[in-house]
Amino acid sequence: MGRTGTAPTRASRRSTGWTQDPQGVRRNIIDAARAEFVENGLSGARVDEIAARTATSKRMIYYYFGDKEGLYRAVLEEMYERIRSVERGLDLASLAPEEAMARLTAFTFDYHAGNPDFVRLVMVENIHHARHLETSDKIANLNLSVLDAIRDIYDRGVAEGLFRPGIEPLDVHLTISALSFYNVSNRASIRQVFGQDMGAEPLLSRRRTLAVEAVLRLLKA
Amino acid sequence: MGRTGTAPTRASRRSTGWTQDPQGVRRNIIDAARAEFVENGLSGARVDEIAARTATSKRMIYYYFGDKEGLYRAVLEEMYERIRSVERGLDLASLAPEEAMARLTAFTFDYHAGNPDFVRLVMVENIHHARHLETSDKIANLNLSVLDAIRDIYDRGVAEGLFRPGIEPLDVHLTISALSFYNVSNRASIRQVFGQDMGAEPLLSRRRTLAVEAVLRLLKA
DNA sequence: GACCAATTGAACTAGTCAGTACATTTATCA
DNA sequence: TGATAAATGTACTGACTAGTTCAATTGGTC
Repeated sequence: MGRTGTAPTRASRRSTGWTQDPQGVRRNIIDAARAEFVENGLSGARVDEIAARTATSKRMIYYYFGDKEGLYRAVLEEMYERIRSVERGLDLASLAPEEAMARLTAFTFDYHAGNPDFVRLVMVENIHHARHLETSDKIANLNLSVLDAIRDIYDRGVAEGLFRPGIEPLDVHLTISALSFYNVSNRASIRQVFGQDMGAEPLLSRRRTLAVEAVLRLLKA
Repeated sequence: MGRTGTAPTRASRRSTGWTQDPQGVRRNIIDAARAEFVENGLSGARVDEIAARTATSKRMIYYYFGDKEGLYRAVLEEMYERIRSVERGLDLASLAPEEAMARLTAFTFDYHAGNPDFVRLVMVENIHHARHLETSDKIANLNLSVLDAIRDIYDRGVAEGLFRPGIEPLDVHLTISALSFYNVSNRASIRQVFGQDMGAEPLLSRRRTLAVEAVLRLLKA
């Protein structure tokens, strides 16, 4: 099987070289752990299985992350950090309100569709009542910035008479998220009950278009 | 703690009386199991814990359900059957299209909000790739009938010129479900990240209203 | 090249948990 | 009432699994 695609980051060490590359090992473990947690949840995941997916040993997992929950928390944080960096790529403030809202929705939809691992981890975390998000401060700021972006777009839209007033940014965000999340989170049961694969192409584009339309129509004056 | 509210169904036995009431025991076990599975997922649930929640013993669980998965499957089926019976209470065919669609959406929203156990079990099942739904034929028919109801309403709406044509019933259903499901399934992480409790009243009504509006506006010509 | 801290390997363990063995009770029916 | 089947209680076990022990190695520093 080989290692999970994480080339050791030789640079970014203290000052001199370092061939043992603990950062690479950490990273390698997190990647393996994410795969296992995504596949089997927190309780279902087996530390030995994670170790097997790794280029290193179980011993290292405990050395770097303390225990299973510590590893899980590290996986969660790494994932949220990744989103933050991707999200910065959007430049919504410079777009017309309608265009900006459409792009945000489409982006969110695509991100969910393209990263089912993220969706499944969030599901797992919610099953556990999000009690591992409690400890992480890294996460709160991130999502609040989404609300700021939405508020900016929405306020401009209202000012131009395009959007109707009186809607909360949080409601816009929840609507977008719901329409993006559900197809991915419930893909298995949808396939089982309706015989349709929401991850395959004809349906995917259709849902994407409808998601954007739903959000815009909900906001239009 | 006492038993979980399931009074033994004395009647409905073969022909004569029967004081041992195995039906009641079965039911009692299923109730206890649902609570445990909802709380901890399939892998996280402990059979001994389920037994402890029961008025009977672990021995009975294996006697009636074979193994842990068999019990889980029984809980799933019982839950879907319950929905089916509730769903029959709606009389949508006699309502005007717009009114019917609004009522269906509001009903679906309320059902999800009022039955978080259902939502969490569906999450659990999706984490496990819905592989336990495979065996159950009981479930397929049920949800397909929802599509029929939607198609009826939608077609009438299109015929009257109220709704725009070209939308699939499945898309309507997915939109309604997404907007109803997400608030409940992700309640914990939403509270953690935004500090808002989607289960509490001011927000709940707001989301309900917006869900209905979103669906209607999506369909309107 | 000796000393130190970071890093790693292999085997082990204590506890947990799904599932079982076996005996016993309860009701049915002839 | 006695034979038969359904239902149940107690105690146990074998496998699994998170986490550990203890020693060894590696690279850097002086």
